[in-house]
Amino acid sequence: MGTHDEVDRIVNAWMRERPDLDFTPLQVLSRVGRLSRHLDRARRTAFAASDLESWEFDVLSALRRAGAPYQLSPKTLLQQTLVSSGTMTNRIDRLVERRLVERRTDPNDGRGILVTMTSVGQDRVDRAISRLLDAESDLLDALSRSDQERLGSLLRKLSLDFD
Amino acid sequence: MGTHDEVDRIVNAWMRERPDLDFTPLQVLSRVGRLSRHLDRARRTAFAASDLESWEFDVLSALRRAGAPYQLSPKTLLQQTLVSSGTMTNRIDRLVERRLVERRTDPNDGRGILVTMTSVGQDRVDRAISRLLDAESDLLDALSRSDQERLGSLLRKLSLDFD
DNA sequence: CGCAGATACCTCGACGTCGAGACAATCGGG
DNA sequence: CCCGATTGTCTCGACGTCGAGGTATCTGCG
Repeated sequence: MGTHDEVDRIVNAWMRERPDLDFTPLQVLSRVGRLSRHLDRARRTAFAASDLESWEFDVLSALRRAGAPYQLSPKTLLQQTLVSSGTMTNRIDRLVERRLVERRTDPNDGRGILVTMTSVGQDRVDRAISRLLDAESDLLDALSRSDQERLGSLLRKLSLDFD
Repeated sequence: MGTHDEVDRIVNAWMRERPDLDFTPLQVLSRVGRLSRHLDRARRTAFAASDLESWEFDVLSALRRAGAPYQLSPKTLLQQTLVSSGTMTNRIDRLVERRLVERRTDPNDGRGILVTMTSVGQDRVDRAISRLLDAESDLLDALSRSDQERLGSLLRKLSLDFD
C-alpha cells in the first residue's frame, strides 16, 4: 500500500547505510522542508490567478495587514518579509512600475520614505488572500478538522523556540 | 504568557482586517514555511562544523544513501536534490575542485558520466549527518517523544498527497 | 549650536540558480 | 544498417538576491 512517502524512502536508505544512527528527527523535519517546497508551488499557482508573484504578495500582504492607510517604511517591510535592503529596494521599484504601490516622502523623517499601496494593489491582494486560503484549505483536506488543530498546535510549540 | 508566535500575530492582523475570511489554514501552513526557514539556518550551522555547505551536503548525502560504490549520474542527482541541470553541473564542478567527488566516464553510456564520492567526501558526509541529527534532535526537544511521532505522522498524511 | 554616532535608503559588484539551446551518444523502427 | 527521435550533460545569458559601502538625514550630548 502507498503509505510510504519520499521521506520514508530517504530514511530507509540512511538506516540501511548507517544502522548505528537514530533517524527519527528526519522523519519530522525533512517533511517540514519538503512540505514547504510543495507549499511554495501551490502559492505560486494560487497567486498567478490574481496576476501576482509570490514576492509581490509577500510585500503587499504586509501592507494590507498593517491596515489603512496601508503604508509602511522599506525597513519595516524588509524585516517582515525577511529579505535584504537591496532586495527590498529592487522589489519596491518593480511594484511601483506595476502601479501596485507608490513611494512617498516621509513627512517626519527626511531620510525615509513610505511605501503606500494603491487601490489596485489592495484589490489584487484581497483577491489573492482569498485564493490562497482556498488553495491551502484544499491541501489540508487530507486531515480532519481536529487533526489540523493538533498539527497547528504542535507546530506552534516548535515555533516558540525561535520567535 | 508567551504562547503567541509570529504566525499568531500575522493571523490576528489578518482577522482584524478581513473578519469575513477563515484563516485557520494559515495557522498550519504558514508555520510550515517559517519552520522551514529556521531549519535551514540550523542545518547551515550544523554543516559548517564539518566544513560543508548545505548544498554540498545535499549532493553528498544522495551519494552516501546510494551505498557503495557511492556513484550516481548527474541526472539522478538533480532529480533527488530538486535543482536544474545547469545548477547540478556547477555544483559538481565545485565539488570536484574541493576533491569531495570525481567525474568518471560511464562505461555503459558514452553520453553520461558518473559522479563518484571520494573517501574524503564520505568522511565529511558521515560526520555531517551525525551533527545534523544532533541539531535536529535538539530542536525537537520541545516536544515529547509521542508528540514527535504524532507530528511526523500528521505531516506524512499531508505529504502523501504530493509524492 | 555643533559634531559624532546612529539610522534609512539606495547603489553596485559578486554570486547562485534557472532554463533554453547546443552537442554528442544512444535507441529503435523500417 | 540507417536515420529520426530521444536522452544526458554542458554552455551561457538573464535574473534575483545578498551585503558592504555610500550618501543624506536625524539625534542627542557636550
